[in-house]
Amino acid sequence: MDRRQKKTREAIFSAFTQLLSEKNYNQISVQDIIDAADIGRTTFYAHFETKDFLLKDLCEELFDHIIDTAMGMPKGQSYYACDFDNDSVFLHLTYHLQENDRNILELLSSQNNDIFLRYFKQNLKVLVISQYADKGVLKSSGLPEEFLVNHISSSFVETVYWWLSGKMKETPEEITRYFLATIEPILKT
Amino acid sequence: MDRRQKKTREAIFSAFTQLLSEKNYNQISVQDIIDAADIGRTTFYAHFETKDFLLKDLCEELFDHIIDTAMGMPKGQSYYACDFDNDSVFLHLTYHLQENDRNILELLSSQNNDIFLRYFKQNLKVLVISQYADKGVLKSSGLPEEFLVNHISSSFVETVYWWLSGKMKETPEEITRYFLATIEPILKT
DNA sequence: TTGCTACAAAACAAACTGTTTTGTATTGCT
DNA sequence: AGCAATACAAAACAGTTTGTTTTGTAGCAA
Repeated sequence: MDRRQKKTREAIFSAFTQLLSEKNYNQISVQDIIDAADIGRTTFYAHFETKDFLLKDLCEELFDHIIDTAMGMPKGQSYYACDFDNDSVFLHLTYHLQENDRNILELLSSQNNDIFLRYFKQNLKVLVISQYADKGVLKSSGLPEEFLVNHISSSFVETVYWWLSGKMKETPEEITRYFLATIEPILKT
Repeated sequence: MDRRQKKTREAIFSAFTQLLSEKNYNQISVQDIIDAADIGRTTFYAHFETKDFLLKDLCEELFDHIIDTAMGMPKGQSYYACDFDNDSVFLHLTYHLQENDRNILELLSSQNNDIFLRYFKQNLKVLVISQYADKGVLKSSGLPEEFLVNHISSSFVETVYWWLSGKMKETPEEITRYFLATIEPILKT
């Protein structure tokens, strides 16, 4: 890919992220983004059809990345000293979030975090399925599997949201423990 | 309140609800609402400062109403034949939703249901606290009370969301059972 | 170097926003 | 019944945003 393309794409993402931390998505105009990214009007529209598509692309990059690294982790690329058991993926995710990679925290705690939490949850489902589904755990509870996957993903996302809202006073270990405490009793019935 | 006021306010809410079921919040212009509600431009701005305020007011009316009726229910105004135990409030809520009072279903399953689910969750917290807090149940789990309240509210909202996404194939009783199955194991530790 | 591509600048029509002005119809009250 | 208040409509407004087009420049890769 052309260096120029990557550069402006990054400039747009960066400006957009910055703006999102300042004001509401609805109140951000394409003009604002253009000004902040310091690019030409035509250039923006050459990259993104509309503001909504920009958001979509940003989310995809963001969550594809965070989930992918989390799913790749149990194989040994861990940066942290922590025991990886079956639920380690979640612990790793919280660590990864705490790092604030790509300013994801700014987005997740922005005024419009709804959007990002939604994407987060959607991508999480794949991870949840790969964690639990093939182990037969989901079938023992007497609840529909889809429902459980949805519940587990939602619970993790909402836990993260609660963590952020409270300024992340807890450690990744604590938060992961909270989360697992809400999930494990259901699966162990 | 002036009949005319109530009438136009209702016309605006109605048009807005209709539009929300058709397209995204961001894609709805004030002009669209004005046209759909068949009112004068000045009239809209006399009622609502901006589109965002309209949304806020609509949500408040909606969820204040639904939560209030749910909280008032255990005292005997039930329209349905069902046993009310401690968790009956949730069962009643699902019944109430199924009725589709004030087209709340259209909104909760619209493209922008994020917004409404958020409001729903916020208002639910009060109800959750009144259901569980003073019974000491929340303290026995070893988890922070705020966290649990958030978790329970989230779980209910996400359950409802899952229910709607699947076209409400389950009965209110089933869905409530699903929900309680995710919550009760935590509280009974 | 040459051709291709990304970008900038400016101008454009169309639409939307929020306000103001002027005038009409309803309403609540006496 | 009649009066004053007020809710509303219509039109015009300046300002902004949107997405496109046109023209020209600079960077890139082969």
